[in-house]
Amino acid sequence: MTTAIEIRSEERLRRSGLRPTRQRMALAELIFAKGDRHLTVEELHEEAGAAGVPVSLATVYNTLHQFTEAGMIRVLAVESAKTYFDTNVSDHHHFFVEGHNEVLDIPVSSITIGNLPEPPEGMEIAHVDVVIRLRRKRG
Amino acid sequence: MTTAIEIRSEERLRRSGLRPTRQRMALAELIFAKGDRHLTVEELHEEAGAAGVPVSLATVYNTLHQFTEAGMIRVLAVESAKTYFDTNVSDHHHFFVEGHNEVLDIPVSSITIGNLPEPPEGMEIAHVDVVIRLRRKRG
DNA sequence: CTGTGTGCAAACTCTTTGCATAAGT
DNA sequence: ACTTATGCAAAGAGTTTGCACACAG
Repeated sequence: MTTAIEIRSEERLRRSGLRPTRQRMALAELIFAKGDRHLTVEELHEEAGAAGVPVSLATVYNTLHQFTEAGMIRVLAVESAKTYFDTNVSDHHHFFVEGHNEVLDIPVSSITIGNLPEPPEGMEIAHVDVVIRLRRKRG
Repeated sequence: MTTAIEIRSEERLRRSGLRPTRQRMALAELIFAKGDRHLTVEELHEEAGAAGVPVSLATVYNTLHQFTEAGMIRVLAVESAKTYFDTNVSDHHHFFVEGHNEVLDIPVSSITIGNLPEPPEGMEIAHVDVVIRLRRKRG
């Protein structure tokens, strides 16, 4: 059977010029089926395996980068060890829970940034990232 | 001869409970002599060698982490490959030049952030990081 | 002297790459 | 058929660690 989600994934991939292979389809579905997510390569690799679609780590890396180039997902710079991918490409910001290494979305409307500085000569702003680092309240 | 800067470094280290060893003194001086800086382990390692104080990479890592724990410097999360250390611990934000991998300070006064969201239950805000990613203007 | 700090090399983690095989069009 | 993707294993970058030797107090 071919589900509606599979069709959407296939189109999404084709539009980005990517062949809808078994692996890319599976990864796209895992990524987009559950709404906005923040995931690492390792997590997605495990999810794929658990979902019965064994995919090599290299393919997960390749695929996530291709998706990133295609603008389907974004790379998050929150912690310097692992790379986090964000399935929400729209303008929004993040909480990062230190220790836990957990990323949470901040509703777009919440934050307002004022007095953005002028970029240096010849440069333009590509993106503004706000990361609010959280720690457990001591009590 | 013992310079004023060396004395300041020595006191700074002692205050943080770190023995003012040859290596730590040298690194502290390289780090703090030139005002606010953003550096990688590799850069500092090279500078130390060039300054005639050969220090092992491991020691640079150890030392920068000790300095970080002591609150003398901060870790910047801008790009997910290397770790950047910021010698400016005060509240301020950054430009990050994509491709170039260059970090620039944004004058403190410039940015105002409004409507900071409430942190989730039991959490408190440790720090707010704003990174403005820049790209070369196409013209 | 006694305890820390340092240097080296090996280990580790995350990520990328090269190349033969498999799959898509 | 022709082209692109995948998987594996090996290589690469950045970082950490264990242990013998050196240095600071």
